[in-house]
Amino acid sequence: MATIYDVAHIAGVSAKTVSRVMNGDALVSDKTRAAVQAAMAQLAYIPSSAARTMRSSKSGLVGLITGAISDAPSGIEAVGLPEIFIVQGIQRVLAANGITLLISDTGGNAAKVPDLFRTLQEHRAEGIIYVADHHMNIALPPLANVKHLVLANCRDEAGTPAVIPDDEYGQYTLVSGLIERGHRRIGFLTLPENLVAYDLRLNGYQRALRDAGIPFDADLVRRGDSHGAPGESALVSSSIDQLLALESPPTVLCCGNDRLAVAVYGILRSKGVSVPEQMSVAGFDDYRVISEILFPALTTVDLPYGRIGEKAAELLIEMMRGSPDLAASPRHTVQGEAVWRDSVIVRDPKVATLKSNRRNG
Amino acid sequence: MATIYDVAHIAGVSAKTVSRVMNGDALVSDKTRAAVQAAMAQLAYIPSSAARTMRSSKSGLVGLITGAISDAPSGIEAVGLPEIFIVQGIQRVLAANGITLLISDTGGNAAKVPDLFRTLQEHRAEGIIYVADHHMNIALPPLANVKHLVLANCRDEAGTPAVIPDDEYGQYTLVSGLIERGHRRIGFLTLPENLVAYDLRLNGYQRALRDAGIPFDADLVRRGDSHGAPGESALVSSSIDQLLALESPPTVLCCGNDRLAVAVYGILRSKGVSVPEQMSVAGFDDYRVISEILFPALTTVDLPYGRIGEKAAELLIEMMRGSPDLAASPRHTVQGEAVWRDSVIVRDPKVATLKSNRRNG
DNA sequence: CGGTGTCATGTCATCGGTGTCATAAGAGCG
DNA sequence: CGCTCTTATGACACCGATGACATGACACCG
Repeated sequence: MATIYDVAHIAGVSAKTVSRVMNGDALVSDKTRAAVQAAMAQLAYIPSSAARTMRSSKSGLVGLITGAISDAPSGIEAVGLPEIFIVQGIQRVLAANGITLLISDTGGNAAKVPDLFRTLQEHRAEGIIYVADHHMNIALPPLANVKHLVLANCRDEAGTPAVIPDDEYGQYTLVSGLIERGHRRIGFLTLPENLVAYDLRLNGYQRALRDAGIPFDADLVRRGDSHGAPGESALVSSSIDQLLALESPPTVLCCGNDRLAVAVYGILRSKGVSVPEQMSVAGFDDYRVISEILFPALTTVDLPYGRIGEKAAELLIEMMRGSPDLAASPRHTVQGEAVWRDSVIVRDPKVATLKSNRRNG
Repeated sequence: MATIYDVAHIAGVSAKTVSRVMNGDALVSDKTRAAVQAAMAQLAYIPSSAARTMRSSKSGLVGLITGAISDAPSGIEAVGLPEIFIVQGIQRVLAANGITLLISDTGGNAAKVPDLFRTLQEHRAEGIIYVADHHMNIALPPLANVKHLVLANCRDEAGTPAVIPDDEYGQYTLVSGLIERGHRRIGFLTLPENLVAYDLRLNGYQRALRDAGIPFDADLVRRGDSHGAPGESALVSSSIDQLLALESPPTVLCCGNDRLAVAVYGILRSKGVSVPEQMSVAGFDDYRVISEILFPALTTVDLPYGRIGEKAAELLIEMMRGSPDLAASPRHTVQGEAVWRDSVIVRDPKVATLKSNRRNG
C-alpha cells in the first residue's frame, strides 16, 4: 500500500506538503496541490488511519456492543429484531460525522462484555454505545477509562446517559385514540411482569382512561405475552375467555406487542369472534412485517427504533465534543405514535357490547 | 492513556520486555513477568492497536458493508430483517479469531459504496464482507486494492466468492416432505419474478414433483408476493380463488415466504377455508416471530442466516490466511431444512380434495 | 580457566502520518 | 536597497508498539 512518502516523491514535494493537501491545513499553491492530487490518484493512495490515530490520538471510531445482559428469565431467546434498526440509526448519524462503527456482540453471554470493552479500547474507540434488544434495566460491569458511554434501548441505575422509548406515552396515545373511536371497554393483554415496559404501558393505559373519565377496571387487564414460553397460547386463550365472559366484555384488545396480537387474531377466530367486526385488536411495536401484512392490518404503536439509534449517536457525539449539561438529564425518551389500521373499528359508544349482542341475538 | 513505556518504567524494565510479556514472544523470567503484569494492572494499561497496526501492518479488523445495491424495483423498502442474523453469525466467527468488525451501511444509497470501501481501507481492514438483505445479484463498483472480499446472501457475475442460501434445496425438501405426507396437489404462490430465489424455488418444487413421479401442473403455480406493494392482498386473494376453482384444487399452499403465509391464513379464513383441516399451508424462511406464533404454527423452511454469516466469515478468514483452492468454487451454498409444524396435516392421498368434498357435501 | 551456548533483557530503528519550528522566496514599504 | 511581512514549503521529532540485533550473566564443557 502506498504511503505519504511515495506520494511526496512522485509529486516532487515533501511528505508534509502532501499532508497539508489532504487536510487543507495551510496554504498550498494551486500548482503543488494539483501535482499532489495527481500523484495520489496515480498511486490510489489511501491514508492510514492507524498512523493518524497514533499521532493525534483520535481514532475516528465508535464502538457498539449489542446482546443480552438480560434481566429476563434465562432460557428466553432474544429475537434481536429491533437491534438492526437501532444500529442503522446509529450508523446513519455517525457516518454523517465521519465516524466509523466498530461492532461486537455478546452472543447472549454477559461474561464477554468486559472483553468486548477491552477490544474496543484497544482500537481507541472514542465512545461506546450499548444497545439492548428490548427496553430493559442493565448493570454494566465496572469500566475503567470509558469516558463516553451511551445506552440505547436500556438504562441503568448508575446514571449513564440512556436513550429509551417512551412506552408510557405510546400506550397513552393508543388508548386515548381508542376512546376517541368510541371504545369504552378496553381489554389489556400484558407483557411479562418483569419487563420495564410492563409498568410503563400499564401506566399509560390507566392515564388515558383517567383523562377520559373512564374508571379503571382490573378485570380488563389479563396476562398475555410470556416470552413465547410453552403454554403461552393456552394462557392467552384463557385470558381471552375470561375477558369475553365478563358482564360487560371489552370491544377492543390491546396486546403487549405485535407478536401477541398475531396469536390473538388466531385465537379470536378459533372462538368465532371476528376481527375487527366483533372485536378490535391493537398491538405495540409497529413491527411492520407483522402489522402491515396481517389481515386485517394491525393498529399498533410505532416504536421508533431508528430514532433511538440516531438519538443515541447524537448524544454520544455531543459528549465527545465536550458539551456540558448532559449529566443533567441522563434519560432521554423517544416517542412513537399510534398507527391506525383496519384492526380497530370506530364504534358508537352507546351500542351494546359483544356479550349483550350475543344475549340479544 | 498509559503506554508501554509507562508500564516499563513502573515495572523497572524496558518497553521491549513489556512487549514480550504481552505477546509471549520470548522467554521472560517469572519474576519479571509478575512485575510487568502488576504494573499493567496498576495502570489499567491497554495496548494501542493503532501502534501495533503500524508496525506489523495487521489491523485485526474486518469490514462489513450492508444495505441495498438492489436489483429489485426501486421504491421497495428492504425490511432488513435477516441481516442482523447474518451479522451475528459473522461476528461469532470473527470474535473467536480475535478479529473486530467494522460496520457500515449504505442506507439504501448505492452511491455511497465506494466511500464505505475507502473508509474501511483507511482503517486497513484485512478483509471485507458485503451482506445483502435478501438473496440477490449485485454488481459492485470496481475496487482497487481490495484483496479479500466475500459476498454474503448475494452473488455477482465477477466470480467473487459468495455464500448464498440453497433455495432450490429448501423448496425441494419441503415439497418432498409434503408428498410424503400424502399431498399430491401442491399449490405454489410465487415470489416476485425478478428475485433470484424465484427460479430456484420453482426448480426445487418441480424437481420434487418429478422425483415423486407427479406431473407438473402449471395451473397450481400462481403469483403471490409482490414486495408488499399496494393491491398485493387482492392479488393473492384472486390467486387463491383460481386455485380453489380448479377441477382438482390443491390440498396445500406453498407460500414464497412466511410473510405471504400470514396473509394467506387470513384470506383462507375469510373465505371459510380452515387451516390446516381444509387447506395446509407452508411458508419459507422460518422467520420465527411469524412461524412459531402464528396459529396454527407454520410449517416452513429454515433459511439459515446465521450459518450464512458464519460461513462467509470462515471463508474470509481462510482467504486472509492465504488458503488456495477458493477461487475454484466461488459460490458456496448453505442448506436449510424444512421445519414441520401444525399448519400441514398428513392426509391420505386417496381421499378426495377440497373441491370434491364440497361437491359431495 | 577460556570457549561456547543458552537465557534474559536492553538498544535502536521503524511503521506512516502530523505538530512544531525553520527557512526560502517574493511582496510591500520607506 | 535594506527591512519586515506574508506565503509556500521543508526538516525533524514524535506518537506506541515491535523486529532485528546486541549484550550481559551464567552454566557447562573439555
